[in-house]
Amino acid sequence: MPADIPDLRTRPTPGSGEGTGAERRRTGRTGPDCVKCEARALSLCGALREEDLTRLDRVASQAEFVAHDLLVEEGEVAIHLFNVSSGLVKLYKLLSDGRRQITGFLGKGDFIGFPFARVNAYTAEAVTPVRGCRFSRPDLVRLMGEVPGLEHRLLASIGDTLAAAQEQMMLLGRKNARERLASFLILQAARQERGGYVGERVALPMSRTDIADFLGLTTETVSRTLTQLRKDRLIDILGTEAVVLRDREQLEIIAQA
Amino acid sequence: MPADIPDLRTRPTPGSGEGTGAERRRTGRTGPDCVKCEARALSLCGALREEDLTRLDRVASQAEFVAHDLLVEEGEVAIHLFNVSSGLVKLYKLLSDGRRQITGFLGKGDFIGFPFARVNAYTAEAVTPVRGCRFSRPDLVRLMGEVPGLEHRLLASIGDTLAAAQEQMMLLGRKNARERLASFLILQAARQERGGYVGERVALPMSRTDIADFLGLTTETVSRTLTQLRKDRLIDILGTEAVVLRDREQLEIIAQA
DNA sequence: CGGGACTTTGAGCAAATTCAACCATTGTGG
DNA sequence: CCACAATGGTTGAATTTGCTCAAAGTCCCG
Repeated sequence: MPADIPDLRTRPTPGSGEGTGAERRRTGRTGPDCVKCEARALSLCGALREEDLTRLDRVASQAEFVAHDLLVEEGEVAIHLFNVSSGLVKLYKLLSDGRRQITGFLGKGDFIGFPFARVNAYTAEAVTPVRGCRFSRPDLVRLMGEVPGLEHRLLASIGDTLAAAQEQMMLLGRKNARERLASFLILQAARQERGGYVGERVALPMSRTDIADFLGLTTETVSRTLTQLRKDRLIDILGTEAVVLRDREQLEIIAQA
Repeated sequence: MPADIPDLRTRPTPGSGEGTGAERRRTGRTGPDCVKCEARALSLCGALREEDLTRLDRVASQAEFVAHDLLVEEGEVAIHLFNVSSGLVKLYKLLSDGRRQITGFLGKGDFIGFPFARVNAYTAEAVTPVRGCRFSRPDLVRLMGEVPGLEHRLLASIGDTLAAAQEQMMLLGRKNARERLASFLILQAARQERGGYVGERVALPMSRTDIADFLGLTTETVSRTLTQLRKDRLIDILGTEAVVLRDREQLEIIAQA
């Protein structure tokens, strides 16, 4: 089973993007050119007419990030919104003592931010190199008044996010560690397929700590539980950044999906 | 401190509404008359012009429920959507083995359902007697295309719901029992205030089991933790359906809000 | 006054966490 | 070029938090 791992795995050269937490954007003012956007079909812009797309194009700019860059920060005044074109982003909230809850992972086609919220409800951090389409919030809000399909599209997208959040509440409130991991692996596989990848490898570009903070567990429990799933021949573990779902059916039963 | 308890506490006469899980609606086809709706300021309809309100009025009907009635059911095709006028509703999802996660409690002004979802993502059940405004889903979707403010309003409302869901994910994933209860009590107090109630009593019309299923705990832990908060003089417990937050500031610190 | 549902309290248990050590990979500097 | 430090991951032992099971208490009705 050779090179069928999605390019999520590629990490940036370290040292180039490591920092003190300061935001670190490589932003080109190169026009975004929505028309040939790779994520268009999945995105906000998917259903727009050529004419409206051009208007969207005018208020958008291309943005690139390396791992650990922050796209938006919890509690800050929301200036920009993003549409992810490629790469993986994690969203999280923090408690004052440092406990962290990752509320979601976003990939190609997903939307970051909420047009009507003056302040960001979460931090969005690049897990892998990320390319995205950046909008100024006021511009987008104005455009939403003018291009009806836009608001519609956004509403649908937020609806999906809300449904996912409710599913995750079920996981966090009522599932045990094994069920959480099974659910997570299936979720990752589904995301990957939605993004157009095929092949049996499921990429896990995020760290064990990230997985733990998403599932409401500790890294140790994540590690132990993955090992247990491997011993039960439900998965193969390929290094730390990919797995193979050997028995997806059984995993789905465990996940209680 | 006399009668300052919100009417949420009143329970229906038992026997009248107890059932096998079957839906049990008392629905009047009496016109809803949005114009004098008590929940209008908080609701979907809040910002509409008189003219649009009339159009909304035409696709809406008044609905009443007693405790344990189901307004919508998880997995069913979504026919109706609701706007709660009074009373308390719980939303939940079930796992096949009966484990339950309550994803939210809704009160005056809150919206139930999602216009673009063909199938309900959750069950909505009346906790107390509930009055609401009922919309046919296709009607509302059509109207959303015609009355621009409506979609806007709904988007804002879903955004709030999503923010609350993410907050709850933090609670479920990373807070301990004491922190969960403190958060919950403050949340209930805030809901009550938002609904226009004043006074120091916080009504808890839902059962301990409901609270447990909302907080990802068991009834026993809820009970024990409330007792502990009482012993620490942070709350008074008034029967099973109300508490007083004696030291709200401290509770907020515990809740890590 | 009695029955039933719900809540509280108690004791023992189990799942997941904490703390600690070890391992693997990778990049750095001698 | 290789030793070694640093980072992230895995494994183990002890601890803890919250759960399970059991029993008693309370409240609200009739």
